[in-house]
Amino acid sequence: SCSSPPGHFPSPCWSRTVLFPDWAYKPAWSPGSRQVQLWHFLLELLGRGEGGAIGWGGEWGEFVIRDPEKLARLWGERKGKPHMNYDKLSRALRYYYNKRILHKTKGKRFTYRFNFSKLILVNYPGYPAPLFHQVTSMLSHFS
DNA sequence: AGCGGAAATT
DNA sequence: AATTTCCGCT
Repeated sequence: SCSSPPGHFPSPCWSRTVLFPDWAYKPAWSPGSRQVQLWHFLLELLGRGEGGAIGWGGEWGEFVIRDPEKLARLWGERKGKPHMNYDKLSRALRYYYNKRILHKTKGKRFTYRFNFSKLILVNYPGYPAPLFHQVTSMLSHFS
């Protein structure tokens, strides 16, 4: 159940079982697909925990972008935007401030923080139905 | 580096 | 609506 069919985006097992609905992993041309959002993508990469372009920081929900231009390139690949860069990606992150999805950790370079309570309870697709315990297990993963 | 307005794009 | 693009300002 953790494999992805050919032509589909890779879906890491951890993310697939705990975090995202199926449509987040379908390519744009696939029936029933919806556009993946930036915060889905960030959590997907963070869930891999490989020490790649981004990783978790010290505080609860905090993450550090280790390689901003690499992250932008990966995001651009996912969205089919070959000219994506960190300047533009970071503007999208700043639009999350008013939505209460993210805020900036001031004084720490390339460091942001998820507002998990707002993110999960308000923005998670499918809320409030049967995903609650799955979300809870996701949160315990970070502590 | 980081912010946020403005307009364009999907 | 959620970015993407562009850019002047701090």
